[in-house]
Amino acid sequence: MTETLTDLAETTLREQIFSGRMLPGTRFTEAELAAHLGLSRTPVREAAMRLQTAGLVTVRPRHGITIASISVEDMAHIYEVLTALEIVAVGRVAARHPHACGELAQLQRAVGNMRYALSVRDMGTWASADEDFHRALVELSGNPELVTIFDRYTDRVRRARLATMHHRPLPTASLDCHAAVLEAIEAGDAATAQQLHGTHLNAARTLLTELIRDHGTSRV
Amino acid sequence: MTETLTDLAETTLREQIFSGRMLPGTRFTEAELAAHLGLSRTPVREAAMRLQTAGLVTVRPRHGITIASISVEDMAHIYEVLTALEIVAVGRVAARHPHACGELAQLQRAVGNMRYALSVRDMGTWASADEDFHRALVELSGNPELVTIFDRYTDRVRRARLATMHHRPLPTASLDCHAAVLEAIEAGDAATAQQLHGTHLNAARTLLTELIRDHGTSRV
DNA sequence: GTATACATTAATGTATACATTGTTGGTTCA
DNA sequence: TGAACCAACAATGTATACATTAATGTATAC
Repeated sequence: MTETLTDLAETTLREQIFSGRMLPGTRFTEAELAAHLGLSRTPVREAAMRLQTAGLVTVRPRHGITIASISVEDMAHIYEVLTALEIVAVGRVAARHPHACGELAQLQRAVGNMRYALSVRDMGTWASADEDFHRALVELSGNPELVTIFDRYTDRVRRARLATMHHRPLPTASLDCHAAVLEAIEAGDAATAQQLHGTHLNAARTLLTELIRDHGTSRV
Repeated sequence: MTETLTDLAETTLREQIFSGRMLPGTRFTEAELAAHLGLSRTPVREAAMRLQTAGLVTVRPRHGITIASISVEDMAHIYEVLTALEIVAVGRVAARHPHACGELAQLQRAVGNMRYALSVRDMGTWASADEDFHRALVELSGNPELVTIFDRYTDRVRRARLATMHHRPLPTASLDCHAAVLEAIEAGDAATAQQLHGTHLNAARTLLTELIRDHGTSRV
């Protein structure tokens, strides 16, 4: 189970994309990236293929590897998918009514972290706890296919979330939404949980798209 | 836009998997597949990566490339995802109420083909028209992300559908379901269309999983 | 001045040689 | 008899050389 150079290239590029060191729209040739990473073209090429299926770069023959940007329309489409999937997940989790066995610990911890982050106004911690909540929800659904798609799309919108993180109002309402969904799950009330979660996700989508529009750009 | 050898390898392997010439569970080394296709390892390796992200093969270092099989549980998980996505798509299409502009021609043609295939008991044509209907529905949603995921999962269950095609009863009820959904779309009645389509998809899932179970195997 | 055709060239596609790694089978010791 | 270690081997990971392709620029003809 050694870390292969393809893995290394993928991880490094991912990190550079998410950290903003590689801005959307930037183009590289395979050779440039290989030189940049100190590797040969082969692992870079394989990493680029992986990142393309993840939607993080675009590979066009003779046009190089382009760091993918995401438009407001893309965002709407992705949120439509994420909303549908998370609603299914929430329904499954609530219907299973996992009162006893501490299965919900991750969700409870995430809400706790969000509450703490909000109280000290630490938006980085908040964003990370928020993502944890949704991830845990999908994972608790017991459907690994849901998890796969969720991760894929979360990667694609993460940069947009981070870019707007410090321009959004304090997520007080959002905290309440998460807490309410968790409560409905604990009560085993699938319909309410689904309805609340759907409303929450639509609000999140609206907020994110407006923030991007207000920020002057239509692409992130 | 020349067909690259990687594309050729991918297409050929896909075809051999779908046609049943490469059975699930079969293992190959990269070198074996390369020899089989008359290519070097490089394009075969890239094709294998693509097919892995498509869920059609599993690549495990030192264990070769294995043609993926699909279990009854996998099928249930995939259908859960497909159902959620198609219900969103149906809702969008119906809500847009595309009465005039012949946008629904593909759906109407698909239903027509299903009716014809049923009358002459040609299950191959029926399966293909069925797939066309669902594909067109998703495409009409206007959300390209839905299409991507739909295609991905359709590929994964196609072999199971083909394997059970000749053991299922005549899809008379199924034809009615499709026609009813189309009618609700034409009427612009999103809620009814969604409800009908959801019921139809659940019936399809149940039928498929039972056929596989009855057929003796739990994997296809 | 514009359009088309051709040549140049830079980038990717492909093959292959070599390095590396994990598996498998055998052997030895407890 | 069983477990653990070692060695040989086979498969993949990686680098690199070469083939191929299409984009770009230039020249020429209209």
